[in-house]
Amino acid sequence: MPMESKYDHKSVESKIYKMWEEGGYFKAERDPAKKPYTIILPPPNASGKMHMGNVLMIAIEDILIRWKRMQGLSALWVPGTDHAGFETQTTFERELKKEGKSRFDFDRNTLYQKIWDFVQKNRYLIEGQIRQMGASVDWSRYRFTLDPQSLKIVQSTFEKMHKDGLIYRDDYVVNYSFKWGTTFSDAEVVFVEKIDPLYYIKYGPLTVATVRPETKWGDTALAVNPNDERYKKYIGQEISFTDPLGEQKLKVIADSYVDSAFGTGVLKVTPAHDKNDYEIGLRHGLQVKSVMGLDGRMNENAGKYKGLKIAEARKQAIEDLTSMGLVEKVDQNYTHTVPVDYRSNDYIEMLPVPNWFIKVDSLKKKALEVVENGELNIYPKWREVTYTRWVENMHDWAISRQVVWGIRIPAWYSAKENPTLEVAFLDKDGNYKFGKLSDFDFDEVKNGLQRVTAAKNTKYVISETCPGDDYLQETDTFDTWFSSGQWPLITLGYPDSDDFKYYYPTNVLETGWEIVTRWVSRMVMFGIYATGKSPFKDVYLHGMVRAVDGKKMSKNLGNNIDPDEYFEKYGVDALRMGLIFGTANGKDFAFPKDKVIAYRNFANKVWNMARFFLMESDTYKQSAGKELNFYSDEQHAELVEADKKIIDGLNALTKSVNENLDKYRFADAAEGIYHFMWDELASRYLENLKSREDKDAALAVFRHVFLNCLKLLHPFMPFITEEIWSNLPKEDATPLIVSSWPK
RNA sequence: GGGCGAUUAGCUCAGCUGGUUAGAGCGCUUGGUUUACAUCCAUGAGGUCAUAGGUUCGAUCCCUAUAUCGCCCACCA
Repeated sequence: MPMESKYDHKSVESKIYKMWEEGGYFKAERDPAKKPYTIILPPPNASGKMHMGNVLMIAIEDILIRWKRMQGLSALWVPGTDHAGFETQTTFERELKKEGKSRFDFDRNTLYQKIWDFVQKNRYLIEGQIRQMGASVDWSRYRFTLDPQSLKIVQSTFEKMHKDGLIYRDDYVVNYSFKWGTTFSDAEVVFVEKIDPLYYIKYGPLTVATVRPETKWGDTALAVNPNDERYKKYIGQEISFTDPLGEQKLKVIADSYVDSAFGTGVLKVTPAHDKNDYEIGLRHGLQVKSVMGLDGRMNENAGKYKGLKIAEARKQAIEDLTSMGLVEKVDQNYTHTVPVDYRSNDYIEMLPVPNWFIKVDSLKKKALEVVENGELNIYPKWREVTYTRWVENMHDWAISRQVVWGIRIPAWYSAKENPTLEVAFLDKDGNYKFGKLSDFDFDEVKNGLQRVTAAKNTKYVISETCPGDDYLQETDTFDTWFSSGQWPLITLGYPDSDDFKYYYPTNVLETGWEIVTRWVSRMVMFGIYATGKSPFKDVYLHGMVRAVDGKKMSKNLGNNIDPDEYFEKYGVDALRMGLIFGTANGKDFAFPKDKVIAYRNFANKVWNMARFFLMESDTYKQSAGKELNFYSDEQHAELVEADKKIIDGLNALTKSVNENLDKYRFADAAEGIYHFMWDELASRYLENLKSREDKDAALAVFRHVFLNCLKLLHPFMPFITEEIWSNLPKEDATPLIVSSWPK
């Protein structure tokens, strides 16, 4: 096929990808004679769309995989997508809203099925874009986090942990709506400004300002700032005082969270009903004491207020406190923000709700050890502290989420044994109801079930299948990171597949640094827990691609850059190379548009170098009446200075590309190839070649150097190099993707 | 408030272990109708390496302080 004077990426890219895929070149074969090289693609959201961060991620991983594949290793790159539990459910609910519906209009199973269909309908998008990018992933090993194989591994890990005593249930403070009888995620909670009375209430010698006097019986400490001179003498003391429920005692603790300038500088710590207080409680080992139940009424901890609704209890408490002279003053115009749910603007309470936890102490210890002893290396090195600090401070991990779209926790509650289970469901007429299980017909609840809330001491059975007729399954799902944390195990078929035995542990985990805490640390923990080995030897963290204005890309700022636009305008190769420029030191970087243009120009330059060679060798053939010879290393001694220089230059380049790739210095490797090909091979050698008498020698040397440059460049710019390769006469008939890497 | 990092040419950024005239791309100057390429070729200008101290024979690089900016986490009882 004749080469046009301009490189047209549009006509080349899809054709080349098809050739690769149909040729089976992405498929990795287990071969005991070869060394394995494995990368697991960090799974993008199955129903999402490619963003610049994904493009950079795929570009880097494809470079590594193509490089190792050409070096003769059994290079496996496993693709997959994530169900992205919460994010996807939120997206879906926005769709529902357009139809005037919400998740409360469907029972759990129906809602799950609807989201499943939604995701299936949309997943072609991201999969298509991975192909468009030229990613040489092994599609035959594709995984989705909700595939049956994935579920099986995730559930059995949970069972194993449960057997090992690493799983427990405890209350966790979440956003709870009494109006809906369910929890809301942080993202579903909106804050509205409200004016409420701020009561200054005496606690013995101290006074606390609060808008929530009814929660005072959930207080388990008073807190002051450690630097607050006024209260230094109370720190560590236990103070006694009287209130409407009688004699009380509370310890005074010091915590820098407390703002001395607010109110009196003394904070009542109510871990059960405030997120921050909960955190303080964790730091100081305070008891979590709830004063209200899931029914929206005060519980036994509220003494004589038991059974009252919250608003009533507050009114009553203030009356009682006032009559006892314990209200120092009231600020009637205190403006603050209160949480409400996004649907009905009804109050959200912070409430301890039973959740599932993992004990992390033993796991995190090992996750730190592998970094200390060099079994796991984090690049760039200065990011390591982000990992270690976070893991060191990790609390027990709440793995359950009150989200439908996810892997359901395989725990079952017997209705007979637990008649007080709290349930929410659609009755046979489609009406939303919630309350105690024993107040309803069991089958009706089971059929229309939306959620079950079991108190933390409720008896349960762990089982992947329903253990009996009267059982309801836990409605909580696993935190997305619980399943994606097992991604290396899932994708390679842990524990006994041949792939797993051959390819695990993987070589490098490449991802954006912003998820090193949430994701990388979890994979390390699960990997070591299941196999005793870190799931990867290296972690390479790339910087975030920011917008052209240097800010984070976001829909709100309207500074998003759509990769599609650049694929279209400059080609995949150019965009990949342009982004690689930002990886030089692992820092975040503004989208380097100029570099994309530079590499688009470079693509055209390389293209024309090939054209020039073809024309020259054609001319030679006609005048000499024979084909051009192939260069071989034995000729090296007889070469003229210019020839030796360019061949030595190629060898030096090969060495430096290898060294840079070994160190994950992609930008240096790319720039090296760019300058050698343009400045040395084109501007110097080619220009000089035009006036050479011994065209046969010069052209042979040129072809040798150029073909090897194409190989070096191929991992970076796979499409154009493959297309040029197919147009050049050469000894090696295999496609470039599976040709051998220069020595 | 806690953490991480940055400040180098007009712009976006390299500069890995302190050591010649501090580099690239884009942009800009001037010139170019050589059939590979104008997405090109040749040429030139442009930098007190944020500021102030310190360590050193020597600092863009190491240390301290200041200023400004960005990101992550937490955000007011």
